[in-house]
Amino acid sequence: MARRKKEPQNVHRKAISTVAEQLFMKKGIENTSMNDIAKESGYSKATLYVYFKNKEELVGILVLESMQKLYEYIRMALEQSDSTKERYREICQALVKYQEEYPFYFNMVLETINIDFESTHFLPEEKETFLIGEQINDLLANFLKNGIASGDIRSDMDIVPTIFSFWGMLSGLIQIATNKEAYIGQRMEKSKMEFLMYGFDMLYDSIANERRKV
Amino acid sequence: MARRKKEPQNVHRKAISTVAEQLFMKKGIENTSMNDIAKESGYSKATLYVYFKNKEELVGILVLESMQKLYEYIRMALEQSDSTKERYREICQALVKYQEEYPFYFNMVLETINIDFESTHFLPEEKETFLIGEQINDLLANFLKNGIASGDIRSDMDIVPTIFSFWGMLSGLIQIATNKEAYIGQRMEKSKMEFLMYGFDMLYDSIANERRKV
Amino acid sequence: MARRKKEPQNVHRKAISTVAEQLFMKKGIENTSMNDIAKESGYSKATLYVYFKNKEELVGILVLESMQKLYEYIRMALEQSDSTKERYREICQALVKYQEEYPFYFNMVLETINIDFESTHFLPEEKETFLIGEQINDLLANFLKNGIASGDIRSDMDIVPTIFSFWGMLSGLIQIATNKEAYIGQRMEKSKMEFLMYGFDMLYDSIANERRKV
Amino acid sequence: MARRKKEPQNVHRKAISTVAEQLFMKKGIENTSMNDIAKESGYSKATLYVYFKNKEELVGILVLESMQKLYEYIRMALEQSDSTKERYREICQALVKYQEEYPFYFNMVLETINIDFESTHFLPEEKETFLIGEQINDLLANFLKNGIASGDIRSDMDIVPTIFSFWGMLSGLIQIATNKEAYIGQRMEKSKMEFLMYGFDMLYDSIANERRKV
DNA sequence: GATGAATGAGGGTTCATTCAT
DNA sequence: CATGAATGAACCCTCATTCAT
Repeated sequence: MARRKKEPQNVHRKAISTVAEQLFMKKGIENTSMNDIAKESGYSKATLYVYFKNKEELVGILVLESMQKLYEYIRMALEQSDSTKERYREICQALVKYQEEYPFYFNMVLETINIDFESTHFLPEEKETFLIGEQINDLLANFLKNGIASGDIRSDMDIVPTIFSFWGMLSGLIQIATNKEAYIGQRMEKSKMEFLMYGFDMLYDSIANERRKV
Repeated sequence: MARRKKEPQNVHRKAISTVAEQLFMKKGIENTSMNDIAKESGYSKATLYVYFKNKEELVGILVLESMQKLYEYIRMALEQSDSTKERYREICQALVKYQEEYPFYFNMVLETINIDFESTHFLPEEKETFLIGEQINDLLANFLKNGIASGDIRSDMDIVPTIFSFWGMLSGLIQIATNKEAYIGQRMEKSKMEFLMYGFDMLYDSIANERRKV
Repeated sequence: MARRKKEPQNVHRKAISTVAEQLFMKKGIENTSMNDIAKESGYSKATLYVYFKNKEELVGILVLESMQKLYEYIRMALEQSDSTKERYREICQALVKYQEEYPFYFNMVLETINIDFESTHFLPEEKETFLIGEQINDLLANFLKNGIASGDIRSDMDIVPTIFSFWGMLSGLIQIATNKEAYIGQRMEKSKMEFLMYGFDMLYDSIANERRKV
Repeated sequence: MARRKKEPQNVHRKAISTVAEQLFMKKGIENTSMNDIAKESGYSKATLYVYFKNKEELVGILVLESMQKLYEYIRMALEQSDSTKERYREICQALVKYQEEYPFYFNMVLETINIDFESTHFLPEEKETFLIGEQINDLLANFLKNGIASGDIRSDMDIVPTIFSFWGMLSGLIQIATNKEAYIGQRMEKSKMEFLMYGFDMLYDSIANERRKV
């Protein structure tokens, strides 16, 4: 490899993380080695470590970036409409879009990242990731509160547990829809999207004041 | 008599898989090496490969066994009561119990195992696993049908998509409850179980004919 | 490399450690990589780890073996004669022989190996090495006691500090003689051995009851 | 005036070597990377190589400096008193002080640096280091000669071999005292310093005309 | 003169797997 | 049938050093 032109740090970081992103997507995080990333990006392995402290940091930053995107997606989703139901659907779409773009982080967000409140041992990115998560929660909390205020959503909902339940349920739904897409197509003659819409609506019924007409 | 000769085979397979099970539980699948299993089981590493084609097969069989247990748990859950709501709750408890006993397979069942209907490349255990999965689906289908018949569950539910939605949502809920237990305790002053009950009930509302009194 | 014949464990351990020994000798411990040892011994790198837990263990065992040899050398030295002065000289010769055979461990024995009495973190070989060290000390203690009893050695010597002083001084002397051999030859027209004899005798005078005749 | 331009050179060299010094002290030479030195000194890694050919040269210069300090220590030690025994003790103290201040070079001085009179391949610093070494030897030679002249030291001592023996023995003694401090404390209930005094006095007896009273 | 950028070479270690016996 | 012995391929990471600017 010829020596590279003087370009800002960020250019290289971006170049590397983009490649890593793609490889993680294609083969999974665990199955992507720093070697792979080096080869694919055209940098030497050692250079990777110039721009990222270690693999963990590289992953951490990618997760953070994905969360920031997710925040944007959800924020924009909420601006799309004033109808509670519409906004709910937009949120769901945002999640679907997010999981399609960042399949691996989607899992991580729910599985791995655990802010250990006792420990002070988290990386800066982990802290930021956590903060973005909180902001997303705030977005959803506002959505629920507005829905309740407008009479669309049941007033007996407990905001925080509801948000967490949503997180878990929606992501679980999207996960199954993605992983079992073929099976779903066969067994119920529904596209992934159709199945998801069914599930999303079903979940909405659990919080809506007014039931769908049957 | 001729069959007797084959019996030791199974004895050894069982012995090995039991040890593997325990190790997977304790340290995770990825972090358990064939070496570990060999040492702990008292067999030589090479012998492991006499009884199992490779690590994948070993894992596959364990997943299958776990699915069989899950089938049993759900079957028993349904016998526990005649009330639809009660039976629903028992099913949820069965899932919780399953995830506590087999945390690693719980994820795999939803994520990894993908019956590829086009491919002919699946292992026998994968096929069996798939079949057990179908039987579990049948159990749930019956539960739904009975609920509809008794008027407890909305008659406009589409059985198969509903089952799949349940699978996804319930497992997503349990996953988040497990992974974020500490955070949940802090943020909403609920135990894992209390949070789960909240979520389970919330989901039930989406299929119940009669809403909970608010 | 063709697969090897079935030979007892010890044969392989010996084969590997012998090669390691030679390489450590030639290039120093730090500058000898497991790769080097693998290549030179004809085993694969992975095989090294079948026979030794890690590099540290390999080194530890080599040090232990060298100490055992040193013990033998000193034990035999003491049997060589009844004269205190003769025995002293034989001990010195034993040390010289040892340092010629195991130059690197010679340093380690004095520098690195530190039994930390507080910690319980030492390898079995470290403990054994320590015990052999104690036995060597016992040998030397007896030598001193006998010398005092026979009136050859000053009765006001404090046994343990004297032994340690000897260890330090003799090894320091041998070290300088070895490292500066060329310089010594130039500057004082003495061979390494002649210089050592001079130093050994000088030290003996510090403990002898009777001074050398001048 | 022309010379002024060269001054900054030395300023930078000093700045870098000072930092290196501290790091070597804290973590050892091998465990201090050029990166560490760059970061700590505020210079870029590449700049280090502007001022020093390589790590070896950097180390070499530090060794030289330490030798210069040692020379000073010994020179001052000799001015401290007129009594031979007193002066001997002061020299010993100087060595102890030196090893405490430059533990890593202490070993190197005796082990590594080998002036190869055949080869012409030594660095300028190595030559200088060698010359300083000679000056130290001269200091010690004078000390011995004065001692002999005053009748305190045996007249049959061969100056040069004695000096070298001293070097080896004293450094070996200090080394063992340092490395085995804990063990010495346990085994003989002496502090490092007490043990050293015992050893120093013992060695003095080998050259003194008059024995200590027993 | 100073450095940002880059890297080749290598470090120790682990693992699933194979095969002759 | 059971296994001792062996390994290729990878893993993440570090380091002293170089060179165009």
